[in-house]
Amino acid sequence: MIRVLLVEDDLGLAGNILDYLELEDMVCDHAANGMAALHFQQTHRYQVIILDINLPQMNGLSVCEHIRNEGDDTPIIILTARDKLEDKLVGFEKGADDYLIKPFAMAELVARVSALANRRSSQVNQLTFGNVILTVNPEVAMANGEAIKLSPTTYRLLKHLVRAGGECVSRATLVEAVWGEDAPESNALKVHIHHLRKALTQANANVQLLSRPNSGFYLSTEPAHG
Amino acid sequence: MIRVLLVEDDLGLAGNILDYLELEDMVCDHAANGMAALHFQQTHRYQVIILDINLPQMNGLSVCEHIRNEGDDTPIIILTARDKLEDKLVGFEKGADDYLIKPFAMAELVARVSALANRRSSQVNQLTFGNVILTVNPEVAMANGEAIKLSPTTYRLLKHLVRAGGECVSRATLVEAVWGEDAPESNALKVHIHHLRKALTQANANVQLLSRPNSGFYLSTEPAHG
DNA sequence: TTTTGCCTTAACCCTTCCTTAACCTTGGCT
DNA sequence: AGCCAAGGTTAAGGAAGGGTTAAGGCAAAA
Repeated sequence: MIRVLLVEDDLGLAGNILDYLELEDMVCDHAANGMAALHFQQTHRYQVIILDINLPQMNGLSVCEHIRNEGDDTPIIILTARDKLEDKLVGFEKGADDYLIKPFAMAELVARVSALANRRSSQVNQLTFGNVILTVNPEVAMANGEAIKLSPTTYRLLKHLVRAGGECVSRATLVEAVWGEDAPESNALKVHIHHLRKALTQANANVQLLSRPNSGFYLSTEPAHG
Repeated sequence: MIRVLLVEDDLGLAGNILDYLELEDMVCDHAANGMAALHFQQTHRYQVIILDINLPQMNGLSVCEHIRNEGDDTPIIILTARDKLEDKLVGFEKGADDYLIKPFAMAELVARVSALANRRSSQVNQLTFGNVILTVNPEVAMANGEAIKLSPTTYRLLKHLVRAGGECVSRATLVEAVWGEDAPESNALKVHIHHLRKALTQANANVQLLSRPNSGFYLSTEPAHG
């Protein structure tokens, strides 16, 4: 059984889709606008989100961006009438996984939903790396079942490093991820990295925060030692 | 950097796609038929496979099926001229992740490849030679499971030598690969080669860095010694 | 108001990395 | 033998990057 969140303001179309998906043994929630969508997404877990771009008030792309910014990487299918290439590119950039142009065949939507849902069976509200577990809501981190004492900033740092899954993240992207537009001008990042390292070792995490010259930072699981 | 396998028998189109993907810092292998594709897939790891349906002898869908039957779940993008819905459904059924109709915009192909590749960062991107394993992100090297301590420059050197796969690489090419436009004027290359050799033996790699006079450098696996 | 925690700064240290240049080894050629 | 070219080795110096620490300010909690 696949759980789906449909975000679509056209009630007629929405009903149509819901009927069809339910025929396929999918369980759907329906949000008619962006705020409702975010509320659903924050309180439930879905395997796939179907997201219309043209929404009243809050644009579908913004919704997509919000979801990704919260560390949620549930597969998202963008749904729209526009077939301009740029829109697609922007969609993918914001973290969408697939794109469907209206009008589309219901069978194709179903096929794409299944494809994305089966790809990852367990989407969770938590990220893990080594013995470190982050929950997104509330923003807490644990290692060995014990809480890791993190400030909001260091939590954000860790979250983005964990999301990178061991890949190297450049200083610039880290700064962007933590502070957004207005980053501090000092070596604040260094300092927070330092705090984070301290917190990790203090909590006996088997995760190391390493640096690569001119390249950035990455996480690596520590080899077990005697 | 994203590693891609392109399976396409139309050499003109293939060249086109390869050029485009390489512009985007993607590294591509190219197979012109199903058997070659399976061979590549069995001996390398890719983050995305782009698969044409119309192939001589072995159908693209069969290739897709084979790959899935081997337990490999690398994301697959199906590429075809037919836009009949049924074909799409069969494709998804066989385990494809995405579908693109010819003719398509290159930018869209790139976007979809990125979307699929970024979804699963767990697929590490690695090159090997002898018992040496290079991961591209983060930029580290290992031999016998132990890390080889490399500076950024020596890593780049090793990467290009490994990429050459035992073929001789001229000094000029190496310099170009490591420094690009503005190379140092001294014998810096020599020195880095020396460092690299030292690092390799120190890590017990069974790989030798040899030189061919007036020609360049190449890697060779060391014969086991008593 | 006091206190506490968190963030930013900035100064400083330390290590790593790169280049440079000088010198050594090898092998071929005269 | 002696010379020369090509490759190999070594060490020094300096620049850059990363790491550490402590002080001060701000805002929320007590």
